[in-house]
Amino acid sequence: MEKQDIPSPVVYRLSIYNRCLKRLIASNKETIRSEGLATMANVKPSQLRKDLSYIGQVGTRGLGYTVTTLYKSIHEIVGREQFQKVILVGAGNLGRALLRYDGFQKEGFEVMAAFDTSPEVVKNISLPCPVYSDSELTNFIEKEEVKMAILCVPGEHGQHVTNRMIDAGITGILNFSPVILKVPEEILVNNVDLAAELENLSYFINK
Amino acid sequence: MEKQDIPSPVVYRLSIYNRCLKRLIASNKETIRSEGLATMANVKPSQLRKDLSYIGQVGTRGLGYTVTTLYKSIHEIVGREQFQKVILVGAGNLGRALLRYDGFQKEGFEVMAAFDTSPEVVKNISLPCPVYSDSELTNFIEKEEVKMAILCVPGEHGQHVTNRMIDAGITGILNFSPVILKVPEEILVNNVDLAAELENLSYFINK
DNA sequence: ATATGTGAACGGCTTCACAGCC
DNA sequence: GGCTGTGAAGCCGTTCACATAT
Repeated sequence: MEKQDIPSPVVYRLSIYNRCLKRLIASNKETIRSEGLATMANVKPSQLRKDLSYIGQVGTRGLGYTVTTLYKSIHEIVGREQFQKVILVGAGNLGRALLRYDGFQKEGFEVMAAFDTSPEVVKNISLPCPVYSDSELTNFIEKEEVKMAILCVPGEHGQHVTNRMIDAGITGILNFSPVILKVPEEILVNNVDLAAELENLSYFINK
Repeated sequence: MEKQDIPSPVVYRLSIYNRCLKRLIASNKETIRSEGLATMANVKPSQLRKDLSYIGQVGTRGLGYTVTTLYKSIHEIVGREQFQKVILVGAGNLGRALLRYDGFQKEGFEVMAAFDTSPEVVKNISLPCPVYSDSELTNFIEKEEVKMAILCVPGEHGQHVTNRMIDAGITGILNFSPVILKVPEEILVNNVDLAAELENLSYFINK
């Protein structure tokens, strides 16, 4: 693939633009100007246009953007043709909540399986995917050639599980564990640090 | 308070440094050099020192940092003396998982109550705080003078609930709803966009 | 001698302003 | 005329390199 070199903040906003475009499609709006879409996404019109320029010439000067065309153009870059396989590791409270979260499915991800050291605990809980024993983790990753993992284990197990996953072929991790993971530079980790997020908020509102 | 003007990325990392320092305290390490702490936090030593310079002169040249002193210095800036009141709105799967998440408590936040349009659904579920009807939301915020809220309602309700919360006195929102919230500029919103986070990851690993 | 603290250089993202196209 | 697309300018955070302190 020849995409690449779109800055990370831009990729992030492209996801947001596409969610806005979905709403426009649902309400049968056919075209939109940069000002309108920028307002929906809470960004400046100039930023929206600059962001879109990374994916090429997608609008019509003097008119604006065709909603469906723009959606497809962004989807080609940020989206995936087929569902992308994802596994979730650590089926505690947070892990189970994420399993039930429908937003991943909506955006084209298939959470194939979850793994936990105590899979029997969730035996009687209805979940949208099977929960296997942690001991099957690496076999599964290798067999299914999964590349992405959502990590929700307690902090003290984060690094060890990560090492095993990377050995098995995982190259991208969405990390909810409150630890800094050490990984080779070709492996990508996106951290969602809930406590730090609240602390950040707290700092700035207590000016 | 005279703090302020510390850049947001720095505040974010200060939270991380303090989590590392906690571990050092637990293992009875008394001093640490910028190189060591930077390694733990996965940042460059120069960045660590620059970050710490925002809170003043906290190390000893030629020696390094005293672990407990540094911890306290950061805590004075980023932490809070007492527990800070927080409410959670939307006690669905994700909301309930966050209620059970102990990381907030550990970092000095007290989730006082949750609110949901159907509080009866969670009547028989054991949770660490009471769940009230959504109709009591604004009264509670006013009476308890809560300033921070964690928002986990479905996207379509996000904006309306937000408006009501702001009217009642909320000034900071940690938003897990997949919508862009429109708020006055004195109100702070930190977004945790789970789907966008996965899409971002997916984009960069499929180079 | 050694490690911090910091002004200066650097790099990357955002914003501007206008050229280009409908 | 109107709105997009984009080079240039501006801004902000990161990295460097060395002055400073012990």
